[in-house]
Order: sequence, then C-alpha cells, then structure tokens
Amino acid sequence: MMRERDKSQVQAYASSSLNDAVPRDGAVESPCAACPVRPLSICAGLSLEELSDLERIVTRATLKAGAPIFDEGQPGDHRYNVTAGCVKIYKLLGDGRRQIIGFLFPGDFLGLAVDEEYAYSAEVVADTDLCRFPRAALDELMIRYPALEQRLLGAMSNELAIAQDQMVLLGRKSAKEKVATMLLMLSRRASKRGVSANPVSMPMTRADIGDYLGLTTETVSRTFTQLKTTGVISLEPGNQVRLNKTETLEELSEGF
Amino acid sequence: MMRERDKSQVQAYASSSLNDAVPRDGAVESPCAACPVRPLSICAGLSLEELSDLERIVTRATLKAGAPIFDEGQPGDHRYNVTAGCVKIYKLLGDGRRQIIGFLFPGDFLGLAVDEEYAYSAEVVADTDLCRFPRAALDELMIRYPALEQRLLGAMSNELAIAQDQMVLLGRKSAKEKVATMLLMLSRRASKRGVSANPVSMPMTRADIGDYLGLTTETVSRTFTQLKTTGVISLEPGNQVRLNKTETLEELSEGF
DNA sequence: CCCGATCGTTGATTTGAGTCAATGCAGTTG
DNA sequence: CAACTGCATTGACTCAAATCAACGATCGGG
Repeated sequence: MMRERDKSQVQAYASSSLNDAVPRDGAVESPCAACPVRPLSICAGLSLEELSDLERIVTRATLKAGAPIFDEGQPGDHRYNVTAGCVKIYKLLGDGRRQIIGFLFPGDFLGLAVDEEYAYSAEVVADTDLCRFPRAALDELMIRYPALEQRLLGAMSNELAIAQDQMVLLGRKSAKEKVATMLLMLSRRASKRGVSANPVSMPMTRADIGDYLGLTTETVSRTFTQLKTTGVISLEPGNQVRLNKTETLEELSEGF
Repeated sequence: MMRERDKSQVQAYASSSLNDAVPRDGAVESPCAACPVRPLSICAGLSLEELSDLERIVTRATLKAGAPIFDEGQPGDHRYNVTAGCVKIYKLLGDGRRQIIGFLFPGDFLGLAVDEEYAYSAEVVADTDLCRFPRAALDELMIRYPALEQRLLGAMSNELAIAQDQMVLLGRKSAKEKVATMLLMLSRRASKRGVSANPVSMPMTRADIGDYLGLTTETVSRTFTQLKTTGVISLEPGNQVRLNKTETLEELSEGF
C-alpha cells in the first residue's frame, strides 16, 4: 500500500478564493475581441454577435497560486476558461491519495462535466486569470448557437483522447517513460499556445508531477536527475526545462 | 521495465472480420423500434421519424470472440452501437505493451473520437452484435436532429467521467483495490442494463483484466484467489463472480 | 476421444518504485 | 536579517508487483 497523504495537507489553502476575486467588468470595451487566447478556446470562430452575448454573461477573476477554484462534489454552477496561468484538476481517494487528472493552460476549458456536480476539484498552480460563465446561461447560449456547441464537442473529444493517452501512461509506462511523455506533452502544448516549447516551463511542484504521473515526489526527482545526468534534459532557472535530445524523449514516450 | 508482449500475439486474429459479417437488412420491419438496448443507447428518446432515418443508414453485424472491429490509426469511417456481447478497446505501445481503455456492453457507443482516425483499436471479447453507422451519414443526422447530438454529448461526458475515474485507479490504487473497483463497476453497469449484478459476468480473460487494470495476468489471478480465500467473492461456473461482501469491496474501492 | 492450444493458477525470485530519513536551498516574513 | 517554511534532492532500505517457471484445467477440432 502506498503512503497515505495527510488529508488536511491537500485541503483548502488559506489564500484568496474565487469569492474574494475582483471582477473587472466594464473596464475594457470588448475584452473578448482582444482576447489573445480566443483562437485556442471554445470562443474561437464566433460571430461578433455571439461574442457580445458571451461577453454579457462572463465575469473575470485573477487568482493566486494555491487558490481553490471548486471542489469535487460541489454543484457545478459555473464553467471557466483559463486565459493566463496554470490550473490543476484532481480527484482524491478516501485516505487522501491524490490523482491529478490534468493541467490546464491558457485557452483550456474547465468544468466540462455535464452533470449536476463537479466530478473533480480544481486549484490554481500559478497565478491565473479566468473567464467565468454561469452554467445555465452558457448552456442556453449553446442551444442558440450551434457553433458554440460544436466547439464544446470538439473540446470534449480532445479531452477524451488525452485521457486515453494518460491511461496508457499510468497503466503501462515506467517512471522514465512517464516523465519523458509529460515533458513532450507540455512542450507541444506550449508550442500550440505560441509560447516557448524549448525550454519548456513547468510551474507545478514535484509533488504535483508525481500525482499526475502516478509516482512519488522522490521518484520524480530521481528521474529528473537521471535524465539530467545523461544529458537528455537540463534544468534551468525559473522552472524551465530544456529538452536536449527530443529524439531520446520520443523513443521513451512511444515505448520502443 | 515491464515484460514485453510479443507484438504478433496481440495482432489480428484469423477469425471472421467485419467484412465477412452478414448484414441482416429487411428481415424485420423495424428492428430499432423493438431494440432492447435502445433506452440505454444514443438512440433513446428519438421520434419515430428520427428512428426511421437512423434505420435507413444502419447495417447490422454479428461477430465472434476475437474478431477485430477496427485498428488504431485506420480512417474512422464508421460509428457503432453494441447491442449484444462485449467489446474491448485498447491502445498499444511500440513494443507491444497494451492498455485496455474500456470494455463495452450492450447500449454502449463505439467510435466516439471526432477525429479522422480511430484513436484506439477495438476487438470482440464475447460474441457480439453491432449496429454500424457510416460516419458521414450519422454526422449529418446529428446536425438535423439536435436530440441526437445531445445524446452523444451526454455519452461523451459520461465517457470522460469514467476515464477520469480510471486514471485514479491506474495511478493510485493497489492491485486489490483495482480488482475490487472493477468488480463493482461491472456489477453496477450490469444492473443498469437489467442483467444480473450479482453474480456478475466477466467474459474477458485474466490477461484482458490485467491490461485494463495496469497489472500482469499473474497478479490478477493471485488477487482473485486472495479475495476468494477471504470470502469476499466466489468464482462460479461460466465466468461468473459472486460478490459476497460488497461493503468490503466498496471500502477497497473508495480507498478508506 | 484424444491432441494441442489457450487460459488460469501457484511458487520462487527479482526489481522498480515506494518509504523513511536527512539535508540543502530558496523565498518571505516578522 | 535571522528564523521559518515549503520544495527539491539524495541515500538507505523495504516491499508490492513483475518476472520467470512449471503445471493443471478447459475446450474446440481433427
């Protein structure tokens, strides 16, 4: 049996929650039109009219690292879009063991579950800006604008494919293969967002990485050291990781 | 590194493939109207008109255990509905390691990915009946009938939630907890389909179970023996498993 | 009805990753 | 700026599950 995590340790932080966040309505004329991550998000390819309807229901929030966004089991009243920073979503077992389901970056959608309650908890990894949509209003807009629903369907389909890849990783890959796969994944996603793919930014802690890859903090650290020692990667200041031998990483990731 | 699976071993079987299957059109007046799994499937809640449009594009097939349905990477031209039997979907690593993504039972939809190619392979576990829809025709119907798209969105959302639970299982549960979780899951799904939840039917092999839970065949077998010895379950003829202490299984599954 | 193949079980041993423990290193806070 | 705190690293040791191996049970086909 794995070591149990002290439950209190992973519970709510004392820092600012969503309710403390300052809405920024009315400050800018049309933030959506100028939104840098719009092409990546579900808001892509919408008409000006659709965009202004969306703008009518959105509120914005800026949250500090460690802030909770919502908890598993709470009524899922809102959907979110990440516009800056990094968010983690995770599930807990009864004794506090944690599995991180995914990390979300600018352009990613949050709160996809179509059920009554959130199926997982969400927490800020690095200072984050969010667009917040009331669920009911967004659902109504989706019925009115099929393009929006199409985008959501596409996002969910993408999520599902990612989830399936992650199952292969968790069920069948070694520690080294897991880390290699994650590095490549983060690098590719960074490239899609138009930020540096190499060196790639890793704002999450070793514990977060472990809970994402199904490893312990210590094993993650040792694996990084090993990849560093063999020259495959270099650790650079500011949580940056340089990928020196992407081909080696690819091979590790594909399982050849 | 885990033991490698001989790649040839998991490749296509020699038995009947989809192309050999005999279509059964015209035999019955309205098979859909009489379909026993319709309330469970994406075909639920459709009008007679919608149903007859669906019927116009569907072909049916009966496949034997071991038959391949499609392979990862092939063009995803068709979507399927399982109406009888059991199907497994899986992904392979370069050296032949396999991760089973899920088992599908009557009412389950197959081929959800909205991309060009199938993201995984699918193979028959136990003699299976399928409804087969040409992708293009089905997509067109979905645009015409929003109810159908809603059902698909619901199915995908459900799939996603299941996938996330599976990540917790693969990343953070012990062998005993994994097996307990799977037994309960199969039992609950059987109950939803209106077939025996206890004893529950397990038509897949130990190797399949292992590749689904991220374990080896041997560990699966030992874990079953252990649960049997402690009186938690009983193995009965015909691949039936009786759950004697569901509460114990629940505790194992929830991680308390 | 027996043969061969596949599947399941069990035992002995190895090993990759987990656990326990100590130390170092930045960031920040009173 | 000193003490504290959280995060990362490294070492020593343990252990759950993998590997290697053997054997029995089941079953379909010639």
